[in-house]
Amino acid sequence: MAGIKDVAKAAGVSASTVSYVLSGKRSISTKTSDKVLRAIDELGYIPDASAQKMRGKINHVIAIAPGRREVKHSSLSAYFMQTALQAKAAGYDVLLLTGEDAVEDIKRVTHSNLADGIVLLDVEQDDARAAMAAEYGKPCVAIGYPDQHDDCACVDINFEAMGRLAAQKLHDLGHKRVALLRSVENLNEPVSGYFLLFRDSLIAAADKFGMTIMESALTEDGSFDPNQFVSDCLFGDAGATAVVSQADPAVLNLMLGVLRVAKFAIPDNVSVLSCGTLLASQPMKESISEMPMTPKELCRQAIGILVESIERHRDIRGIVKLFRPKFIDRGSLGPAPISTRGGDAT
Amino acid sequence: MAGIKDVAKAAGVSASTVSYVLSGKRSISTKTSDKVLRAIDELGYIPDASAQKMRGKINHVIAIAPGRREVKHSSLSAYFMQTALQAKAAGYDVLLLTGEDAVEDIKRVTHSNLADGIVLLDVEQDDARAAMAAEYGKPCVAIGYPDQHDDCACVDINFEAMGRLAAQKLHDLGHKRVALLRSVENLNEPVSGYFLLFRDSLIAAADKFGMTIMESALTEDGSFDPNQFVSDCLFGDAGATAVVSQADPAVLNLMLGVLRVAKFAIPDNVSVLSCGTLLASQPMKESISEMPMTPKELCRQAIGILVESIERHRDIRGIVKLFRPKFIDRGSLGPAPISTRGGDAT
DNA sequence: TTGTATGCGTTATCAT
DNA sequence: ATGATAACGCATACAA
Repeated sequence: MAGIKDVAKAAGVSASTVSYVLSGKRSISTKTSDKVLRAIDELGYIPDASAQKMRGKINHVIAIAPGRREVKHSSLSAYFMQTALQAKAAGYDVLLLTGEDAVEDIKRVTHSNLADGIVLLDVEQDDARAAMAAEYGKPCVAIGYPDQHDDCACVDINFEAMGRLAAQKLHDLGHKRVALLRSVENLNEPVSGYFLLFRDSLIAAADKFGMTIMESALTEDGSFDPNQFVSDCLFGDAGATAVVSQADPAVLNLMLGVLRVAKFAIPDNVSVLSCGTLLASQPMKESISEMPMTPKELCRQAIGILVESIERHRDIRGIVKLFRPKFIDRGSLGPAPISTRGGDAT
Repeated sequence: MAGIKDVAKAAGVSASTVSYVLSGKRSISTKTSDKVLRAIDELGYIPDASAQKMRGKINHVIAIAPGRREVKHSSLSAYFMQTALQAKAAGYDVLLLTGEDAVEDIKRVTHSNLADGIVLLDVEQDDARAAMAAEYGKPCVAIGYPDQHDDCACVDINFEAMGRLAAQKLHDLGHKRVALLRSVENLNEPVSGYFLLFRDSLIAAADKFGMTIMESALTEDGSFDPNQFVSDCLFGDAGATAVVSQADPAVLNLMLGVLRVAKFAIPDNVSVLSCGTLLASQPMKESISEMPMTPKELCRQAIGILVESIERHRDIRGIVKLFRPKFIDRGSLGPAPISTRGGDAT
């Protein structure tokens, strides 16, 4: 654990000279600089982070607060890793907050100056962490779009636009009846906001186009039955000609299996569009066009904003960045079948 | 950002009194203590972590270095979350290291005194991070069992014992021919050590018992074909009567599907034992007995050792804790079928 | 029981 | 171009 004084002694200079060699804030003779750098290298000197912070420097540490659910299920999303990677790319280390009381955790690491800024993940509409952002004393950015966001910045996909866009696309292709597929969990769990945002916007836009949105009920035990969904929403003359899926890829896959067995061809008999998902990471039974999550872009943006605030002291409170939804065409969207429906109603 | 002086002023006492109230290292009159605590509460005072560390305190920060593969795939294992949770439970925050050069990352956070200790995850046999542990200047514990471990502690399951135990169990049940199922990835990827350890030990023990271990070749493109495996290893009079799986649960599941189609009943026609897996977290086609990974226990132990070293300055270098493998009976092991094999060789 | 002074390792200010 | 020194916020030895 060599300190700056050890380096100074080894190089035969004063401590301040060593500091200046490192910071480059004043001119140093090449000779001296060489000596010092050599000593630093030999001793493996790395400045003490705490002492530096005492002198007003930042720690280059960003705290990440994932949602409780993710922590419990040990299934940290792509958002988590992307945030970490982007932070690292910006020269910051990542402090992972996993405590029961997230707000308390955040206050602790910000007030103690351990972290220079905070990223909120898995943000819900009614999010206590975002609501308390004023008390952190450090810049805070939410990946998500909570109702109370006056004191933090928000970065998210524009799910409202995504809903409109989905309706628009299907309408343009002549679809009149669309089935909406959702996972179980989304109904039981505290609403993640964007699920509802998307759904409401989809329904509203569909309404304007004169399109019908159909949803299948869950089985009584709250689980999802793909057979039920298909027979409820797709069969018969009043059956949907397109499926918009907001469901977990595994669930979507189940339904695709049922569709295949029932001899529905995609996109000839039925169009399928997956929204708010990341199908690229999973093997799907059919390639499905989607409007995906974009963790990398969102996290890059979030970290960018945060670092801007940390390093240039820019006030980012209240900033809201909503990304325009992306569309990836994988060929599962086609024009609505004219009259006779496909499928085998046995 | 109230400091200790602000609190002192608000409470009408000196700074040291505030400090002592917090540390409890000398007796304070109830009256004074009350005043101070109230002021602390009102101002939301939290001591500056850096200043504390300057005075020789620790930071209560543990750095976690996951393997590169996990970082690349944006997926963090159960070990990661368990380490984080156990650390938190021990009163430590977790610093996530995701840099390209893990050793450099670790040196940076230890030498700068940002982290008080390190946990290595996804440790390979030939692990640079473990080999360089002497240079960290802070205690280091590996979850895994690298070859070079003189300067760090190691916590792992005893995979050698697991291999012996697996052989023993099957031998006790009268099995003479055992098929070993492995995932593709394990063959191509830099060896994680325990895969080989288990396999070698299984084979050695089987040898001693006069048991035959059969492995199926991969298809030429390096992928796994469950049909191939089943027809290679299970059919015919010389077919295996038991399967030991070291494969990913998804792969195991595929093979279970093939077994079912081929009318192999478990455990009547064939016994199945999964090793080094965490089947509980995935839905399996059949319930399979296993000798599982035990992330929680391992991580608890690892954090325990690390904290012991950090707080009581115990030298933990070279410590190796190997856990005895657990066996979870889910009914997929039975006695070897006497003569006529099950299965439908069409 | 409480207050004052010192030092942790570093950087910025002042001096040379 | 370089060196000496004060200050950052806190915990502790020392004084009272």
